[in-house]
Amino acid sequence: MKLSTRSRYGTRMMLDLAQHYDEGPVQIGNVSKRENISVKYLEQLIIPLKKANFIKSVRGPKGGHMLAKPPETITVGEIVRVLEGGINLSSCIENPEVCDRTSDCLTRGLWKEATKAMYEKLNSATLSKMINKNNGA
Amino acid sequence: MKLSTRSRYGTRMMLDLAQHYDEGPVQIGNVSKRENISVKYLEQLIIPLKKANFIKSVRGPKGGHMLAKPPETITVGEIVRVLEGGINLSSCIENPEVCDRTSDCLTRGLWKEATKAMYEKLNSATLSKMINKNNGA
DNA sequence: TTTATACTATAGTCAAATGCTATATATTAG
DNA sequence: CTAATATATAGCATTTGACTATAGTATAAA
Repeated sequence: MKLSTRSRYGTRMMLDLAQHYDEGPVQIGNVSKRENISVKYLEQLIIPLKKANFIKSVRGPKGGHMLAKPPETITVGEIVRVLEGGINLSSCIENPEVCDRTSDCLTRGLWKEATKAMYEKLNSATLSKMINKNNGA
Repeated sequence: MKLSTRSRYGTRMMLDLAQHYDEGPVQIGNVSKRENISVKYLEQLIIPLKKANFIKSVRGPKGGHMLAKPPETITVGEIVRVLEGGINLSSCIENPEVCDRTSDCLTRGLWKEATKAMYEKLNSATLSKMINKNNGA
């Protein structure tokens, strides 16, 4: 029921990158210092985020990472979906064959609805909204 | 992000008990057979559900378990909350002192909102609604 | 072309949580 | 009493999560 640290740290990194958008590549070491997350762990999170086209990287000296597209086009829901693996409260939703018996079907629809409600919230939060909300407060 | 089997099996047991409400104590062995969940595992789930006053038990021959109150007064949200331990997507919500750094606070509010959306769905589902939905379909 | 700086890939470790089982004890209808 | 049932405590095996280590490969400033 808890989000993994992957999702939470990954979201923090993406917000950090969003806050330095337009400043050119950001070194992973700087993100690490600011967010207090190990470099090696961040490196692992970057891989799937690059594959999903949320981050692009520049190699060599003065290289680093940056958002692959504007902060207002990336939602936390998307980030969590990438980093969390599955997105459902119960695996019987994606793989119906896991179900074995009677009252199982009584509950499946509800798990699905609850999952949806949660993701709608996360999908409505873009990186830029998240940052602005903080600035305003 | 996934619900534990505790929550899912526990909900199935509660639905099973709800379906046999008014029939007197139900033996755990019968629930086990119908739901295909081990007796020993069900016994573990019963303990917190009794403490939360959702189940009452009768010892001795002809003993068993039954809902402590009518199915329309028990929600799946309550069951999950009891069996899942915490109810939040991130532990920094219940224990703010876990937070260490800057952009953490950018995300906390969102985890809270998403948690709330999910639980509102689960809270709206009473055991009797769950059963009737199935009968109607 | 050297080499600092950065990214990439793979595997290993350690602890905690999960899911489940076993054994022994208490209660009570008949 | 005794057999059927619940309760309590303890244990274990596997998986998952959260990192960490090692050994690279690529780029580009100088």
